[in-house]
Amino acid sequence: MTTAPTHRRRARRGEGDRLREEILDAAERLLIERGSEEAVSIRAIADAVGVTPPSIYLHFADKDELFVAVCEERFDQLARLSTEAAAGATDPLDEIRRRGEAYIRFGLDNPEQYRVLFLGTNVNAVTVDEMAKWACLSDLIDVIRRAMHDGLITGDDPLLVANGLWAAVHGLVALLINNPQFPWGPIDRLVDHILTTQFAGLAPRP
Amino acid sequence: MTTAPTHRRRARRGEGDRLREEILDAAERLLIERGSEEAVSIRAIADAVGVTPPSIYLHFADKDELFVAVCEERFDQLARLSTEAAAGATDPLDEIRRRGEAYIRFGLDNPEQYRVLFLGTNVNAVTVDEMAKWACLSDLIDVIRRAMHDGLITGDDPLLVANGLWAAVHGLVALLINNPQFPWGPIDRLVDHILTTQFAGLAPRP
DNA sequence: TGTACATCAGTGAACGCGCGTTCACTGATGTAC
DNA sequence: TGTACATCAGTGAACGCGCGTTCACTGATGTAC
Repeated sequence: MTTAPTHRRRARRGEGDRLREEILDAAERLLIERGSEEAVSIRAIADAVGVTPPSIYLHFADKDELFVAVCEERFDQLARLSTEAAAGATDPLDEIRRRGEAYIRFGLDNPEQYRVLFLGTNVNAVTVDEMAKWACLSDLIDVIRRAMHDGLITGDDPLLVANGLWAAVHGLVALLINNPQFPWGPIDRLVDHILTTQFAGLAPRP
Repeated sequence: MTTAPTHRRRARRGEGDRLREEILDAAERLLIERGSEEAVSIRAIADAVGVTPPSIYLHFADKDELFVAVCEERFDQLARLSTEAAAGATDPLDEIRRRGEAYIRFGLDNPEQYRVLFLGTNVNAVTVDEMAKWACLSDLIDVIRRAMHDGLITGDDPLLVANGLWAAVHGLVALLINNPQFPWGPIDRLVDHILTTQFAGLAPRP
């Protein structure tokens, strides 16, 4: 039940990267279909691209390297979305909410990639630093610090608050992804409830 | 590098369940060691118990059934812990906090089992109803309803609040389990921050 | 413009491996007399 | 108490499979003259 082998016309001299891109696309598509890295074989990827398995090794040292590349593309996208969302913000709290919403949307729009990025055993040698960068954690900490400075958020430990926010949005995405059949009610309402509760809980007591 | 095959003395007539228990224990131990169901083979389990692979099939129809049994034992434990935690509560808010703490503690004490129960693709045919039961969701909804009735929590939708709480504690456990090397700071402080923020956010505005 | 040659993207066949599962069996344990 | 027999927990060998990866190769593309 794999995709019919495509056209496949041998790449010209300079076009070595074309197959590389096709392999990455196919790997990601199969990952979504099958739900786990182990369930996607080199052979299946080669098949989907319309090429023989050894060709994969012309572009990636091994299977691990291939999936690291797949993840990196998605991590970059997440970072981009968060930054874009922040751009239109009117104040620190608004920026935090926008980043949170963008994060949740990314997860719900790319459930299988999210699973690989944040729910798997990170066998894939994605380092802590890379992950923090991709989740835009330092940007988040910055804006929380500003919000604290402006008296919009209580406390004096931006990292603690950032971790709490991350836990909340990550938990929501993780639950929704893994249990879509659960009676969650309208997703938008749940997203709003979670972020609103966070902000209310972080606001200075009058 | 598997555990040395043990003693193994053939079970007496009535003792058929002895091997069954040993298999479940070994399966769980290997699951913790290896980090995923796929990485634990029937052969490895048999080896750890000191028995040949076909013996497994005397007690379980197939590999799936075996791991469902492993999960069920842990799910039961989680339900028990939550109920026990609730027993000493002085008021609804206290009960919610105790249940939340028990849930987080369970996750951190049993990270690999938690991963299998709540972070895997539930191929294992654990139904929504079973999972809700095991997470003590209906008990949680009940106590939230009481808290609302007593004016301790705002809003009129206990399920919405329960889902938000679940997302927060699940997110924390999931992040801590998957990224233990991350600079989380003292765990207790983080747990307290997350629950306190939730309660502050859910409290009626004065 | 035409031919001989170099390059290198992609192939075909095979490797060794570990897997879940089946199946005919063995032999210690327990029972009937 | 002693013997013949039934039971059934556990075995040994094998099945077919799909996997990641290697390796010597082919033949279309591009280049030098």
